Amino acid sequence: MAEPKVNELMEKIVSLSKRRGFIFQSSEIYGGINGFWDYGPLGAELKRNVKDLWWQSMTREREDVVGLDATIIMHPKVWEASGHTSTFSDPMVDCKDCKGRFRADQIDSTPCPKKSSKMVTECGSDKTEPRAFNLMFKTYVGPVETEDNVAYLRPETAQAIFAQFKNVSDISRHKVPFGICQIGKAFRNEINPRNYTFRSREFEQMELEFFIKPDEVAHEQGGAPAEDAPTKNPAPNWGWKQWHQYWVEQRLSWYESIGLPADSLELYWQGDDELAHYARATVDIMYKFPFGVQELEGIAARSNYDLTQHQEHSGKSMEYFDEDAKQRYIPHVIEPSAGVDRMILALICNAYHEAMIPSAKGVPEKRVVMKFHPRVAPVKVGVFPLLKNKPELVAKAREVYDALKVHFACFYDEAGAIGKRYARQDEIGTPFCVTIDFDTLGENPEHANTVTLRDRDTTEQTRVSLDQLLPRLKQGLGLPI
RNA sequence: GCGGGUGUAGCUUAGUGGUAAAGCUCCAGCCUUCCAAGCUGGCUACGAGGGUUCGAUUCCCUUCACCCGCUCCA
Repeated sequence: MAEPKVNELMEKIVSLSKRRGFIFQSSEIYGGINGFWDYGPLGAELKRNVKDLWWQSMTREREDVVGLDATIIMHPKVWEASGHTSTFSDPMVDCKDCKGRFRADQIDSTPCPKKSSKMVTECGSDKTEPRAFNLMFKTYVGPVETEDNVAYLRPETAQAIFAQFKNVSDISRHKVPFGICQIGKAFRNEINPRNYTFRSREFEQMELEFFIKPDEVAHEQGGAPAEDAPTKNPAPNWGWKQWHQYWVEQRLSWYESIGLPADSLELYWQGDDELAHYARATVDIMYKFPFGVQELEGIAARSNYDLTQHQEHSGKSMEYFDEDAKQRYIPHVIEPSAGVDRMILALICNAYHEAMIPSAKGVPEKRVVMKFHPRVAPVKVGVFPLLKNKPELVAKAREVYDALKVHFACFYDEAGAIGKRYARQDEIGTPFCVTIDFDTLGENPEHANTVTLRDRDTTEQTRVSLDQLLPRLKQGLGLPI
């Protein structure tokens, strides 16, 4: 009976996401549109936090990675070079019996998967008319629709990085090995939307292309054999296997730093038969979603395929002159490529907790607590006056809120009973709540100018002096003080 | 893309060939000295289009969206 339970959990997560403003269906008032999703107020904060943390760790905290922000629409030749155009330009025929998809111009020479003695045309099954399949969203640049100005919405952000490799390496004064990273939207027309936001037609990627020396150059310069070299403390003369392993470990520890525990993740090494033709190795970082173990990020060792392709198609040299090795070569690349929306979904699933908590009357009630890691939580601090109808409490609470809101996302609330406000913050995953009470105002002189600081996960409250509030919160949120 | 299921307020459900009920949420007010208390009032729905009918949320058709399985995709 695992099936209904899984469904039930996802339905609760979907419902909460809508009710609290994490995720809405795109264009919902018109009935929605298949494969497109919007982020509401809290979702937008959550997503921004995740992207900021990725950008922070990928480039600002590293000397060997720089950023890029490229356009979604690029010259169509980019997609010829990458192989995205050619694969899907042929009309295809679907077989309704065996579910196979075949090139329309080859069905009389392709064996039927079910009756291998016969060709697809001869097997007698029901087939569709030949249809064009486009991997990419197609559009026209300029107001006139002609074949000359066809362009595509990018199906991945990676190609922009390869296309700008020359410019960036010329101006950034970085020596190979170095990387270029980018966050941005990508679009895929052929996929089947499924599992809430997990597979969407419009999605956001966070990609790094990390350019390294070809193995022979690295080893010539004293690089250790890949197999038994350490994968921490990067060295310029590492080969691709070391860099690949290094990035797998970097990425895993990053996931843990945003609150996805190690035991919720799995590594999947793609088999030789699954690898793309240009890839030497690909490791998928998988998360244990309620609907199955699914990929969050792929870390591929892509050889120098992409840059070589662009060199051929553009006629511009992609070679890099290595001062140390006194050699000219096209760099190889390691590509950690993550899906932002999948990560958001994983964080929401991971945060979702139900608990039976005794109410004010001592009756256990079902509560939902979103246990987001403080670094990603959409709201960091809730600020409340204990009572709404005491102006001096309200004024003081406003003062505290105004002082805190410039430091992190805060939420001021005075509606209803205090317990209800705590519960509301628990449900959106706010790690801390600050309550201004009569002691703050000096009712009990011993506690004057202190507030209660309530912890989401333990529900414990401690009295903190106003002087110490900001540093205490920063400490609790893992921010530099 | 194929097959199955579902569609009534923000959520969870009720109900009917004569345009709809409730609980929770939400909003306003009162009250409340720390965990969804109480009282009063309020907003909000039959996914969309067409057909049958005097009249459709209800019956029929189409479509859209979501969920499940396969396929696809990575």
